Parts: sequence; structure tokens; C-alpha cells
Amino acid sequence: MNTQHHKKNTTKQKILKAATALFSEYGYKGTSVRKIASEIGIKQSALYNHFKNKENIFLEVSKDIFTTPFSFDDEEIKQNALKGKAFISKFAQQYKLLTFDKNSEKMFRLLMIELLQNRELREQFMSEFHDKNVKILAEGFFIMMQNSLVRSGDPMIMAYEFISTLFYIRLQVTLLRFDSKSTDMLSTQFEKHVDYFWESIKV
Amino acid sequence: MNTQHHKKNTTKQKILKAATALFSEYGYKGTSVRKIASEIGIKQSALYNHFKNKENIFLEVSKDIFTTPFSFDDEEIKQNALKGKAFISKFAQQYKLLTFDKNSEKMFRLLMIELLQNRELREQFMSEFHDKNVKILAEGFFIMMQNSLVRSGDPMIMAYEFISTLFYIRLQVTLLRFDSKSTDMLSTQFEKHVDYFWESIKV
DNA sequence: ATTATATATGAACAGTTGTTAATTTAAACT
DNA sequence: AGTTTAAATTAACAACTGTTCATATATAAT
Repeated sequence: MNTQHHKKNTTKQKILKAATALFSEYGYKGTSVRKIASEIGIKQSALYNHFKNKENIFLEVSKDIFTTPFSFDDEEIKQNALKGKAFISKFAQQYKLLTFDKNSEKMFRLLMIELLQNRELREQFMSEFHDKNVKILAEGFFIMMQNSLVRSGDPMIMAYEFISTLFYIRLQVTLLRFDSKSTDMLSTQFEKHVDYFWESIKV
Repeated sequence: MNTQHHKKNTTKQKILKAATALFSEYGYKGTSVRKIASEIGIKQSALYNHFKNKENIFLEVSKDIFTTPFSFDDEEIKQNALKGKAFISKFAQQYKLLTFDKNSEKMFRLLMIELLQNRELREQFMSEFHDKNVKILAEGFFIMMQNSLVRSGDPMIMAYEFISTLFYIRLQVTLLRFDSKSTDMLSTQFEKHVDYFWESIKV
């Protein structure tokens, strides 16, 4: 038990926690090292015992942005796709969980704040957030087509249509929650999307 | 001819132009008044003869974010909706034009950069960018349903589905262009979306 | 107890930030 | 001409930035 996962409350962990909260609210430039330090009751110079510099703090924080809880391996996709609607429903449900999960929400905010300021994040957004999900969904739709569960067409386009709405809902929810506004109007939007979408593709 | 529209090349106009370019690339905090001034060859203190402060420059620049070129009045919606696919096609086409228009692109980037840093922008995003468009589209779909041009359903949901994909495409295009990457893969995405969507709703 | 190691502090650094004031330069009006 | 008005410059301000370094204070190992 020397791997320090979960979560020795070391100064380093406290720094990361405070930095996460601040970066995901004010962005990289809007967060000063003094602010991070004062948040956990130390002076800014003490940070440099734990991190080389501000950027390294950010890098460690932003590592978590793309550690997605969905893991669909090829076999799983095949199994689930045969169930038709349940496949996209499960996918959307996991997406919804991420949307309302506290830590994932922070990571998503951070991503949105820094998306146009950080080239690497943009590239990861494209590959991890977009391409990866489109691929999973497209494979699912392809299998559904083979089994005549959905009308035929370009599975990539279908996947694109499906994911884009999920993303849009997530963005809206994130913005509302950022202002502590009610998300009641959107609370069933994920489900409505699944229902609508399935109606539009089922054979 | 004393209204100074179009575009007396005054210092004030030059400031706004330079500020627009900088804000839409580096954001509000990432743009200094010295940088704006040097861009047009004056000292920073001279800015204060034309604007009260930095924030006022930003406010004047960001005014243009929501001046949308689409204007669909109620009569126009009615007329166009009766044409079915041509309605959504026209809508998407105008959205595409905005996406690739140089100035609109800057405004959209600025919006995305500041979305989580500026509460008023968030609210305008919701009302001007989302609600307004959903309303127009939902009215169109409602009329189409009445005339049995599309399958029946909730026109608001239909509108939501349609607009969310347009937004997602625009975001992707904007990110690619920001890095001077090719948007070839997305160049026909708007049209594909219209085709796919129409297929999925037409009766 | 003594040494070694890890972590904290206070002070200072060199830059940058937005903004103001006094002053000079340029343009417009009488 | 001279006088008023507008727009530029130089200089400075106080506050804040990330980072370094010498020093002090704990904790752990011998």
C-alpha cells in the first residue's frame, strides 16, 4: 500500500483540489498561485515544493478531463447494439451521469473555458470527446443496420447526429448550473432525445 | 451625412477593430490595453480619450455577437414552412454562412471564450442563440405538421434536435479554423444534416 | 541526541496590469 | 493672426503576476 491513490490528504492533494475548483471557475489566467495557496492556508512559495510551476499544476489537474467512465470494448458494443434502443439509451444515460457528476462537471467547465486558449485541449477534445464517441456509436448503428433494427443509412452520420445533441444538452446544463439556475426544463432532455432519436431511426 | 456609419477610419474604429481581433483570439484577460494600442501604433493612454476603460471597449466589441443576419418574421416562417425541406435547408444555409463568415467567426470565438467568464454573455447565449432559434424552427415544424408535411410530434423537440447539430458543427468548424486546419471533412456536414434530418421527419 | 530530509515562511525579484495626470502636439473655429 | 478643442505623449502610480532564494520549522532516520 504505497501507491497513494484515494486520497491521502497531503498538501499536494489539497493543492490539486483547490486548483481544480479555481481553474474550473476562473480559467488558467484567472487563477493566481497566491489564490490557490491561500485557499488551503499556505503561502504561495510553498507550492513550489510540490510542483515545478503553475503550468504543471494545471497539467496535473487537466489530466482528468478525458478519463471517461465509459468503456465500451468491441464485444460490448456488439452485445448491446443487438438490443437496439437499449444501446443508445445506455449511452445517453452514461452521458447524463457525467453531465451531473460533480467532478466531471468541473472538468467539462475547465475544458470549455480553455478550449480556445489551449491547443492540446482542442486536439484532445476532437479525438477523445468526438471521434471516440462517434466511433463507438457508429459501430453500434452499423450492427443494428445489419440486423435490420434501424433503417439503413450512413452510421457515421447517425452517430454524429446523436452525439451532437448530447453535447448540446450537456453544455446547456453546465451553463445553467454554473449560475445555480434550475435545470428542471432539461432534466428529461436526455431521455427525450433518446426517444425522439429512436423513433426516427427504428425500422 | 453626420451619422458615422461605414466606416470612417477614425482612431476609435481602429481601436475596435484591433480589440475585436485580440479579444477573439486571446480573450478578455489575455488582451492588454497596451497590446491593443500598440497594434494600431499609439500609446495605451491614448485609448482613454476614446473609451472610458478596457471593459467599455469589450462591451462595444461584444455588442456585435448577437446581431444575427437571420430575420424570420412570422409571415416569412409561414411561407417558408409550407415548402417543407426548403425551410430547414434555408435555415441551415444561413447558419453555415455565419459559420464561415470572417466577422461572425470572430464573434462566435469570442462568445465561446468568454461564455463561462461572463454571465451576461451566458444569458444572451441562451436567449438569443438558443431560445430564439428554437422558437423559429418550432413554429416552422408546427406548420409543417398541420399540413402533414412531416410526421407529428413535439415541434420543440424537433427544433432542439435540429439546432443542436447545427451548433455542434459550427463549434467544430470554428475550432479547426482556429488552428488553420482543413474543414474539408465538415464542408458538407450542414447539408448532410439537412438531408438526414428531413428523411427522419418527412411523412 | 544528532543528523538528514521534507516542507513551510518572509522577502524580494523583475514583469505586467489598468488607469490617471500633466504636458505637448495637432486640428478646427473665429 | 490667435483661441478653443481634440487627441496624442511621457511618466508615474499602485496592485498584481510567477518565481527564486535564504532561512526557519517541523518530521523521520540514524
